[in-house]
Amino acid sequence: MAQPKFAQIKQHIISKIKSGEWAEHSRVASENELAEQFSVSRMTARRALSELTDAGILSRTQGLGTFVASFKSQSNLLEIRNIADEIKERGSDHRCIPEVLESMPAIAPIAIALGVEQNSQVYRSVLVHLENGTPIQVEERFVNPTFAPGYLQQNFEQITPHEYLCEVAPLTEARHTVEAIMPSAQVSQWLSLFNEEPCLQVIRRTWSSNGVVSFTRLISPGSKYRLGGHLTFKR
Amino acid sequence: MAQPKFAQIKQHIISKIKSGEWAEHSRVASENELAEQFSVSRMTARRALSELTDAGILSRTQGLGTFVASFKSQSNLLEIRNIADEIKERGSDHRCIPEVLESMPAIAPIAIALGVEQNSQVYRSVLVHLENGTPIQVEERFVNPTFAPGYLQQNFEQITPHEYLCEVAPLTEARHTVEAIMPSAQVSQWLSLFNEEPCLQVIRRTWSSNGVVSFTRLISPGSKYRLGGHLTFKR
DNA sequence: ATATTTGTATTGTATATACAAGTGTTCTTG
DNA sequence: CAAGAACACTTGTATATACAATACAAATAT
Repeated sequence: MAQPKFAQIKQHIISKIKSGEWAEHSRVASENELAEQFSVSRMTARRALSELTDAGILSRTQGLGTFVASFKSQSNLLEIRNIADEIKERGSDHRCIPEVLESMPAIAPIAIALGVEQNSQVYRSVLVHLENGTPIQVEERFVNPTFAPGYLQQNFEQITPHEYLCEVAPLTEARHTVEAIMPSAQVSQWLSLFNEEPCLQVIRRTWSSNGVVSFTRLISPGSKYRLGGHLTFKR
Repeated sequence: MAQPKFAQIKQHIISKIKSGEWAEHSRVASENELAEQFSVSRMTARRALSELTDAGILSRTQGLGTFVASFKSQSNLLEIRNIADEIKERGSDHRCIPEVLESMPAIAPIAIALGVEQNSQVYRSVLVHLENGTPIQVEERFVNPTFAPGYLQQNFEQITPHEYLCEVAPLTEARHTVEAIMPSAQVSQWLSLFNEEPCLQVIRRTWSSNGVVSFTRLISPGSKYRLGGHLTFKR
């Protein structure tokens, strides 16, 4: 069997939807009907329908039937990737310069974000990521020392902070925010920006089961970096 | 039965992982072991494992076993939402002002993005979205007339362009790019920005089965809009 | 010693069956 | 006529079973 039966049925349904033959909200054959059409058991037909439902392509209601889900409900997702992976995948050279590695008292917004007491000591690291020698991202990270007491002793040219934290504290959740900002003079200098230029700022908070592990700002110049699209063709 | 058996098993596994008891890449009980532990059939235990695998929490290899997936592989996804929905969900008032609604010849980059001949006629709309009277997003959209010949006759104070296009052409795919830019003078005016301010620009291309339906630029000021985070507490 | 075979544990696919539970229609009854 | 009961059809949960396919280790043959 080249393809398993349930996969063939999935393909069949997807092609009907993509071709526009089955419109949004239109009824899809029931499990029993599909089973008969394809000469399979109900459980096999059911598997095809269930997996497409999990994928958000179909929508089912007990007692009513199965329907083509509305395209609107399919959320538009954007993947936030690791800059090092992204650079390597492009076949470019990735390097990383640690600029700051220190312990400092947490000022109010940092303390709130990390869930620690104000002015308690937290770790701070600033790394600059280079693609073929050009600075492309500043990574400023504040770390809760409770979860990663050995943070300051790491060599971040060898292991990325994110990898280290994953090893030390089992991460359970991450939240992201994306915004457009003008970089501070210090950040401009790290990014070697001579003219004022808008930057994309990604803020990430990572959680372990007991609280916030780290709070990170990723800042990239708008002219050299964008999220989501792989800017393959340069102008 | 309060919760179905397969869901209870899923819960059990998730709690073990979240608590850190089961580390990354560590082995999870096999289907048969789980079946015995919970006094269920192998198929029920299997369902729990399969669904967690689909969700990216576990990873399975035939012949080898089931393992806790690495947190790293869990991609960080950001949802790009509809501005109108977002505003309404915040309990604010949403209004929309159509600024431009015209047919125009496609200049090179637009023609390429839409997959039409250069200088052929395409439709263009510019809408300004307001939250409680404050401009918060400019939506500039270029539409392939082949898929939506009646586009210019719509009243976009009643129906959003996206909703209309979904009705007219069955959308099958959408791709997004996010970047930071400085707005043009015209955009600044539409957004009522008096000072130069960086903006978040989302570029979206939507596809039907036969080609690109529309090409959209969503521009929002960095001070009033961010992606992903619900900025609940204002300063 | 090295290759081959065999065996075992595991996940993957597929079927037949049973009953529960939700939805809507039709029939019955007051 | 209207309320309720019965029914048909749907998806949801659960089980028992069979065999295929893969990975790895151990036994065996060369």
